[in-house]
Amino acid sequence: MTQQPYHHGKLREALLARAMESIEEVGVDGLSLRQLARDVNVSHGAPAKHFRDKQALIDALALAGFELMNSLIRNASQSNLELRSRFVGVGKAYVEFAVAHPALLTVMYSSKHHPDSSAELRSTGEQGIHLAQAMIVEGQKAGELAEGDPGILATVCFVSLHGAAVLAAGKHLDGTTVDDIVNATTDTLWAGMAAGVRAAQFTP
Amino acid sequence: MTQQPYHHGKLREALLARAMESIEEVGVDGLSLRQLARDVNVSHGAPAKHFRDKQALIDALALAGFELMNSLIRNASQSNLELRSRFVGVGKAYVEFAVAHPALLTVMYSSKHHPDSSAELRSTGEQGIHLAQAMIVEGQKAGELAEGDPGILATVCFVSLHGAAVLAAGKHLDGTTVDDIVNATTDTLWAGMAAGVRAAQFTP
DNA sequence: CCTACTTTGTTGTCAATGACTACTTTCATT
DNA sequence: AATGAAAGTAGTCATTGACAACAAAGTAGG
Repeated sequence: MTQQPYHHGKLREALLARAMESIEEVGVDGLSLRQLARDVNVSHGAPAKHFRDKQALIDALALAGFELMNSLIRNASQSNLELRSRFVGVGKAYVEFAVAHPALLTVMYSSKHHPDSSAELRSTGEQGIHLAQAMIVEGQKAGELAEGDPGILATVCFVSLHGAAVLAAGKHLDGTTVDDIVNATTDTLWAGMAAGVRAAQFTP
Repeated sequence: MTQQPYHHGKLREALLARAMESIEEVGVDGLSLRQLARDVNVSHGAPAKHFRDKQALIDALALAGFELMNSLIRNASQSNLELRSRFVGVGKAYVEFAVAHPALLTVMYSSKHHPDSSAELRSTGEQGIHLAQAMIVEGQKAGELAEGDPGILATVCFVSLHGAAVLAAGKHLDGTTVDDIVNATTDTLWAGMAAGVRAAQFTP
């Protein structure tokens, strides 16, 4: 037996890595600082030196999730396909990420993060919308999409795909495959943006 | 001081009612069986007679949430307005419910319910899609919407509005008002369904 | 009325957890 | 080497969910 060194050295990283695995097995509620400490062979008080409290660890987890997700959808948006296919591809990347890391997605959008981390979290989370907006502007310039506020349209696309992601991750879409849903959703959105919108306000 | 009767009489109802308030104040994690018991002036072991464990109470809460939500969107769908306005109205009812009861919405779709309650929960939760599907069929018959599998289209609408509901409830849509988002989303979806979809499959 | 039986609620207990404090070991910098 | 900050350890506390043993109240059937 070699003796454990007094200093772990990379405790913060180790805790985050283990937490990212653990969360998909036992859920956020099942996460326990003490259990994480045991998992990495460290005393139960050690995590406090790196994460003020449990929420701080969860916040760090959420940020890591957004960064992973952003890199995935960025890749999808930079393929050589035509615009519309790239649009579908980004949607697919988003939903596939959600299905692969359902608990992480929940944490990312959990909206009970510490005020401090909220700002960084929010700006990182908004990169997806900006990417969608850029694609919509591109489509409008090419005449492929009708005119319309690209900011709102991007939000509509994000909102819709987020719904697909959340429901697919939560296994609430039994009847149809993930692919079918993303195809149908992006098709409908694209058709709607191509046709342009004659707003019919709703006045109760 | 009148003495508390030994039997509360309506403990189950009282616990659920208090939990429904409490959850919006402190979140699901903040819910405590013991605190709920204190709130209704009952011993800390009493809730166990009505809810086997904490999750059982949460399951009951979720079911109540779906029933409330269903009644709201059903009302919206039965107005005297033309079809398209009713469609917008249903979407608005859904999202407004989500904004009014954000924590409850989270619980409803939390996907960690006891297996027993899952069946009833699922069927109650699916009523919204059926309602959307009926409206889409009506629109297709009237020639207002293009042909297309109403089941998939209904799912697309549900998914999209669910995304709006979730994000609005979590205050992740700062830039725009809830009304704007719902209008833009329903407008885009309707336009897409009216124009019909020429599917462009995505092949990576 | 009265005696069994079931439901509901009470009390006490247990292990686990998050947070806190005081202490010790390691490391970097001078 | 000396020293002070950073990282880890050990002990403690209140709270929680779950469970078990018991008491009280309602509900039959005779």
